[in-house]
Amino acid sequence: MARVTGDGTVGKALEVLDQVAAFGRPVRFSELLAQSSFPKPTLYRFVQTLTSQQMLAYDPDRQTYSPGVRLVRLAHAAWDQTTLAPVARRHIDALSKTVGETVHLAQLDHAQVLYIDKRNANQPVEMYSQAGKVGPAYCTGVGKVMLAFLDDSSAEAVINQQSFHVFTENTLDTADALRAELSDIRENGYGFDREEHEPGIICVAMPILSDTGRVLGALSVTSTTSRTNLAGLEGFVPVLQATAEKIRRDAQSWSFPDYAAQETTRI
Amino acid sequence: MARVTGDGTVGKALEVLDQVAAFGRPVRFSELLAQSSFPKPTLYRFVQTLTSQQMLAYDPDRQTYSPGVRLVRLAHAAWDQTTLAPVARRHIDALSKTVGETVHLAQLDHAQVLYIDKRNANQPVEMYSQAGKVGPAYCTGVGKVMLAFLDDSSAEAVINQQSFHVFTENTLDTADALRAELSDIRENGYGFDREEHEPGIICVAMPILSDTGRVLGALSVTSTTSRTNLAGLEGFVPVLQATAEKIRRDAQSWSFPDYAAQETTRI
DNA sequence: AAACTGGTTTCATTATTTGAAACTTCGTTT
DNA sequence: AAACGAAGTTTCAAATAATGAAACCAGTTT
Repeated sequence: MARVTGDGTVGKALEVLDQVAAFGRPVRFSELLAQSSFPKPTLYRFVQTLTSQQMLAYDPDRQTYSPGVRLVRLAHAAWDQTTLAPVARRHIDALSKTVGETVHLAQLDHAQVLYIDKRNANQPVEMYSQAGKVGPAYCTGVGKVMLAFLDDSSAEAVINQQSFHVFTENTLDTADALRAELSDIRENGYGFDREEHEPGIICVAMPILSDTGRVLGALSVTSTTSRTNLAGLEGFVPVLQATAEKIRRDAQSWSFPDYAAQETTRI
Repeated sequence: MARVTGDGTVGKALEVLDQVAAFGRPVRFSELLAQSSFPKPTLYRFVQTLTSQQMLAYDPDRQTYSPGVRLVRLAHAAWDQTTLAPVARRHIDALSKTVGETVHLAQLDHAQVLYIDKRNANQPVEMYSQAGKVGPAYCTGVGKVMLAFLDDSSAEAVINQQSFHVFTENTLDTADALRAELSDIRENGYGFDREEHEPGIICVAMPILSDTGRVLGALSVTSTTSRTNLAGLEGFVPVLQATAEKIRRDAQSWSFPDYAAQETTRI
């Protein structure tokens, strides 16, 4: 629970922001205070500052705080510039059509998996409600393949931040078990989720690596044990591999346009 | 260009973050420095801090910074908790189906219009690439109706921050012209965009107000002069009104669930 | 009316931020 | 190969901002 914040005042303020976001609903000052490590006036000022900065929104009717709209604007820039989503989009569309199963695109954020995009085989794409969600790294397919191809020191840092909560009887629940699994994944080049996070849910996952070997993200095809099994999913490895390769190539050649400040234009 | 930051160290750091986002592409430290008001080491430390906090992402290959993935996660929470989007969703779907034209849902962010959601009549919904975009408040339908129903002091504050760039020959280019327009809108209860931002593009916009009269956001139906005219758009006022009313009601009764911390779950 | 709860302000102390200058790379020029 | 210069990084004393115990205020409850 205790987070090693660091990074001075800014880090502390962002910790407060995270805390508000983690509540998942508008939250009162006193609720925040109850689980905050900061004394009352300090927390108060952070909340004031963040609100004045539109990083938090204050509802005077209910006297509650929630994450602010400025984040939505900033995230637009992040999603569009920093994530693989815009590059990967059409490839994921194609992959999803080919395999007919749920496809995820994920990246690492801190020590967690951040889902960047998703295709639901049969239902139409839903919005934001998926992109932006986070999940554990040690018991998801995408999480494990990304860890496996991280450089050693980064990998260790991330492993040490995992909480190893046991979700199912297959969940890897120690750092050593995870390290062994990562080593296997490194050899194969891809990995599975063997109902480690949710019973009945399995997936194959493939890392997306840059030319220089840096982990850019990961792809996965998810299904259920009632529809298929690990061997069945393994059949998707070639197409997954091809898709990851296409994304890698596009990400590489993605030379960013040279125009300066964009005008605000009608969307 | 000069921004009244205030709010101490945190405000300054966020100003840097905005600056990076505004570039619209990965940016080098020196580029940032060139247009920054901060001296080199100060800017350097902010960038370091923000990067370490994953609010910025550093690409070591290209030596560039861009908005970080943590923003995507935070924005997910913001979009889901603070904006009207989740509440308005089904109503917007219905509206879009009824009118067969492009529908926008927007809120105010600082002195700008932030587009929260969008329906494109014929094409399927695209993602983030729309939600999160910003536009000017003084020459868009949604912007003007929101300003019109703001309390006087807030409205003045926002008006004074408008840049009054002339986009078309119809653009309202002075604060007084805008004030007069806002007064008209207040009387009618809704407003138009008369090709004020882009030639050929017109819209009707309707504010979404809370019980207590606070501005929650705005809705608009957009079309082109080749397909219809202002009188034609005015025909959508009843259905727009009804939709705004439904959203208002749902937003009001939206009593947030009482569960505490959400587990991270598979999406 | 007294006690309480939740939120806000004060102010002396403490710790952090600040930025001119100096330094280190590293790629380019003489 | 030495000198240069541009881009990025570190130092350190002075200036500034953050801190939090305590006090305060405004509604509510006892």
